[in-house]
Amino acid sequence: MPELPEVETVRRGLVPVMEGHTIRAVRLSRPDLRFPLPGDFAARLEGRRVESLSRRAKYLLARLDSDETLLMHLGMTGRFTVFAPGGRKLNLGDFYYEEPAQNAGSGVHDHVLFELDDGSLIVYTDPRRFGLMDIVRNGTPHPLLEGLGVEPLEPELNAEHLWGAFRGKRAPLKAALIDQRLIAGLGNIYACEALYRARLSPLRIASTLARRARPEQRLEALVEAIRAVLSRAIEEGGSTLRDYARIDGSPGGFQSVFDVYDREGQPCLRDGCPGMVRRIVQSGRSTFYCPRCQR
DNA sequence: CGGGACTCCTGCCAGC
DNA sequence: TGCTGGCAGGAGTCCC
Repeated sequence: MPELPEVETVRRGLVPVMEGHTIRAVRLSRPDLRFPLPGDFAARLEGRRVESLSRRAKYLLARLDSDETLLMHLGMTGRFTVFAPGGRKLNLGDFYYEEPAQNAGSGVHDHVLFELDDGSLIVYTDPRRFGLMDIVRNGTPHPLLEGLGVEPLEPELNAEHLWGAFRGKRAPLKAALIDQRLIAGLGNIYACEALYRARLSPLRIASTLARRARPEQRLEALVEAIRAVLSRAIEEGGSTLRDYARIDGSPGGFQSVFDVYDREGQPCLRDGCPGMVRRIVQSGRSTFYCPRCQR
């Protein structure tokens, strides 16, 4: 599943297809994804125009002209495929959609299909079904969005914020970074990458970076690392790992885009560091790091 | 309350 | 070649 950069890549691909268009029809292959879909899911979307498509953390938010918002999360294996009107090839920015549309939505794991007013088909496919969709009335707080922390690419993520978030935190740094209540959008891969870049051990107790009265340099370095890692990944159009691909189906970026993730047993890439990348398990998830240069 | 384990689900791949 | 166990980008829920 996509982390923030992959979700942002999907959003950018869907914007020219969805924004300003009216949803003509919605087809569901089943009544639920991770959670049950609203019983009137299709009815509340059909005939509605998509005013804008935005992102909050790893959620996509399609604002409708009905004063409601369609909320979508891709979970681990969710993806969208777009089929151009009449099977024609369509060039939308960097994205090409050229698959024949006759089979759209008929795959075993195609769960939701949106048909737009220009004939475009958008298919949501999700083998593991950890993704979710919901419709919320604008202005009504949604339980899934309410507790989310700061957007890592916005100015609200800074050393002060981390200092406050880490103060008194007994959890290891890695766990703190993927805690969506503190920073919203970092996942397993980019948390590893950011810690590597900042030379911080994933095992370090978060509060040890918030002991002094003022945020120290290492927190600045961590903020810089998070930003750099995420923005680079967005520039590259999201990373490819197993089943994730760009919205047009072409692989996003190149395989060796990671400095530590999935590099167990390989040499540390830092100049002059003789360390080897190690894999450990933290709260049930893989962490990759260099024990030599990450402290 | 904070933090970690468990859980949902399917596909894939290494190893036997 | 075929089966089995482990692992996978998320995150809500439960339990201590």
